Amino acid sequence: MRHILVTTLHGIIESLTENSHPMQEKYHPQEIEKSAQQYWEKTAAFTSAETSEKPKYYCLSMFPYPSGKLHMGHVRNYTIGDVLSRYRRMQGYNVLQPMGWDAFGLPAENAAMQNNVSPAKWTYDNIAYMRMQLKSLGLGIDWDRELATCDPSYYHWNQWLFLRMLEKGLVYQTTGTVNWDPIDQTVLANEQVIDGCGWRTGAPVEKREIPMYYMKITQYADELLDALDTLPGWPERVRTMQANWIGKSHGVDIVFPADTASGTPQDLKVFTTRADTLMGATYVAVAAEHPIALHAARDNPALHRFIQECKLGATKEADLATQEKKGMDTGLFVIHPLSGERLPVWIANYVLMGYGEGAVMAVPAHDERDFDFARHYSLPVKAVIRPADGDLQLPLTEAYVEYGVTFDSGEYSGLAFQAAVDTIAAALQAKGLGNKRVQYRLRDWGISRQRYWGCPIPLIHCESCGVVPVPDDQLPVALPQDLVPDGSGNPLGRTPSFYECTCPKCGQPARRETDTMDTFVDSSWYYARYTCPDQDKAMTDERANYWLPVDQYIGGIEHAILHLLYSRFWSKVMRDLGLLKIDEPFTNLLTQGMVLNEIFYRKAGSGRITYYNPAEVDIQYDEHGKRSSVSLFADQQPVESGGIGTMSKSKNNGVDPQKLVETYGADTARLFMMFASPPTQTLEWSDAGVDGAYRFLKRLWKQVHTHVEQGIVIIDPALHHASAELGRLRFQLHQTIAKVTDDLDRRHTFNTAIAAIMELMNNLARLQETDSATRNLMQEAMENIVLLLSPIVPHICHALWRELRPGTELLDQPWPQADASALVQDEIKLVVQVNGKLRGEILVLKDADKAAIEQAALENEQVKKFVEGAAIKKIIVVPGKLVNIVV
RNA sequence: GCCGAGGUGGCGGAAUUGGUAGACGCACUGGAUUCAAAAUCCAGCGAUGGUAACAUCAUGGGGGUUCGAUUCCCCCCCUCGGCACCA
Repeated sequence: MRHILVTTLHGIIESLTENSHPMQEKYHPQEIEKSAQQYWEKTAAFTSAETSEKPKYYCLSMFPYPSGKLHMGHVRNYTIGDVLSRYRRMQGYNVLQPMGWDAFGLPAENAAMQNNVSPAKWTYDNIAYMRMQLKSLGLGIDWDRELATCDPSYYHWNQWLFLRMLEKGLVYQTTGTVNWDPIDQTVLANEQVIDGCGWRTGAPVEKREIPMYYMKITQYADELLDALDTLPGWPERVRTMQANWIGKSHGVDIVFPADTASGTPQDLKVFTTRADTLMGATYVAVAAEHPIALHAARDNPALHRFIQECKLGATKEADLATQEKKGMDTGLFVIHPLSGERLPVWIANYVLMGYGEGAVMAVPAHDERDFDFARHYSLPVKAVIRPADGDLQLPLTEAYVEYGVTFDSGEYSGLAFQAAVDTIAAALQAKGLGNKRVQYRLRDWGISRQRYWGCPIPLIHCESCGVVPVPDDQLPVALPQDLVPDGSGNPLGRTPSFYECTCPKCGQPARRETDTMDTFVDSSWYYARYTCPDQDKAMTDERANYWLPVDQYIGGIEHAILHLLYSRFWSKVMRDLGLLKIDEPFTNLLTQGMVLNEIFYRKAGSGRITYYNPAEVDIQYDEHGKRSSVSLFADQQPVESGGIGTMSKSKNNGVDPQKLVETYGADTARLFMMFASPPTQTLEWSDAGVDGAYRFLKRLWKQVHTHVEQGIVIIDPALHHASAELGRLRFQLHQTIAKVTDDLDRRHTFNTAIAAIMELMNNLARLQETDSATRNLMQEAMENIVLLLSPIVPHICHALWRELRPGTELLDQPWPQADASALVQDEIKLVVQVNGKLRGEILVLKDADKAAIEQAALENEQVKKFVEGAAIKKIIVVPGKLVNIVV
């Protein structure tokens, strides 16, 4: 029966192959890739619909900012996504893999200034080029769903949701601190502040308070924190980072009453997580902008100067945290709420108005920062916490910050941390001077940007009606397309055709808001819009319920906090508005490691920095292989090395993959990138190894060619057990199928999957025989190797499959399954150690008992040399692994 | 400064749950093929000693737990990512 079937199949295959061309002997990636891509496009292979019976799988890679060209980080990111998408597709899932453009942002304005073109033109030109680049990589993307956030049909719904949030009280206005360039009279992004100075003017930057709109992400702080436990598909480290960022802490609000005799105008409120140390407070410190500070400075020129000095510099937390701690005594006092002692009020530059109450109680003995400050200004240090099991060495040489037991604290002495906090909080509450409170580190999200190339905030300012929302039927508030910024503020503010409008309430002339939204708003919900990009009546529709949540999200680790937290927040807001039915947008998250490259720059006299691409830099080495000079090819003048950092537009250290794709083909680029390292690992760029990837594909092609030339084979299971050698190879083949499946599915280690296939191919290449059993195995192995590699190098596999199984298409094939019967082994190898050192190997039956294994180990000649004459203390047998003889 | 990762041959990396350190690949060296080169194929390739068999050392540094540590614990050094207006 089987014989007849096989004969018939042979007949079919002969008739199919009769008219087809013989297989090309050499691997020509350009031809193959063009033809494969045309086939995918012609058959709409990656167009996705909601109608399938199959389970859905939504695989999303973070969309790129259209900076001009792809860089290697993009290739890495999108290849990972494509490997997983194609793998799931073969597993029988209905896969959605979309792509779009995070198209608003600062670089477009900078490019516009430099080249005198509008940000719109620059952006859309970049999108066109980068789309072409992405297509040349052969990604299985459903391009029908492409979107760009700078398109009014997209940002319409940013504005619409903003208004809903305003109605719900989730948006409010208050002041926020920005970097102000006093020369250009403009707000600077943190990135535009270099060493505390404006990047274009070199002028020292000042902090300035301006009105801004905020989204109440803190209202969701508890859910955002608690729901992290419902995300087992997220890396532990990302969940930890988010939890720390939200920073929920339990503490006590404490009021230090004003010492009116000293002139203190008001009581001082602070928050502390260490109320147990309250009896050790020796002073209080307030921010430079604190009302008490301003009051004290009114008739004190020195204090006034100090406050002005504190206003200089950038708003970056890293800068503030590392700057030299400076302070000044106000001469004012407050009253310690429990001891009644008078405590001096200091202004300190390390206390920030925007955080908590803008004031802290200082306990130098038990806080490092307070300790350093107290030392510097000779303020008293009073220790009140000692280790639970001993005494504190006094005087202190550094702050003792551990939780311990209170002492020297009057009636609050002898208490452990929690008891001390509880008792002190109760005492404060009894006096009306304190309450326990939960505090978050997380701050509300300021979304106002004084910039042109972003989504307009849909508000109108009317002299008589105040702030009036733009009515829904007037959305979207469209951004003019043709403005060119000049570096001095927002051009929207100089464009009457944009800002002149009438008040929707009273009909009087009014002024449109000219601030635009943070681009993180755009990227907070794009994943939902991909499910229904053509929907012009609503933000999302029922298709979102089919596809969401995203099953696999892939993107750089640099987004671990901000983007991923904002999009979690927005999805919860959308859920609460009835737009989505999900609690969390991304079920599984793969955080890709950064692709790093060296940074080269020159700093002009003005302080302005110009970055040069590594490709433009000539590096000379001396005879010891050490760097002797680094200069620009263009002018042979030296450039500075800025270390290594992530590939980015701003540092101009990206590597364009185009040359790689043109020279070797997309498959080589993809294979090389996946083989270089596991995807989560940081990768320092080097093209060493590209040749190896190309060589491997050439070998693969040749091996299939050699096999096919001798005639293709219909696999006959009866031939599987022809010889022990073939059995071993078949064991390896099916072991490889199992390993590659696990590596792609659970481990996401594509490098080891590729290595396993290489090992298998190396062994197969040693087969010289051409008997039917060998050719049978070769057919089975080649078919499976092509299937296993196809998610990673889809073009070559598409072509090879047509040779191995004429008349069928790779894309219709299921993912291979390891044959359990091929994986059965009678004997296993064990390693024998003596005192933990490898001394020999033994072969034992699969189910040998401990005694038999011990005996075999002791009889091993190599082992005997090390055991003889010594008393055996014990023998450890680790089943399936090793034997360790301890002497 | 704070939060989170990482550090293994000349290089990228492997070792999946505490169990053979260096899989796979690059580079390099030698050989085959070639008029020659490229390409390809074969072999070698952590360090030290040794002709070799082999032995010792070795996973950023120092200490510890264990029969056994790249893996777990403590301290230190370095690199990278994030720090709320780069995206």
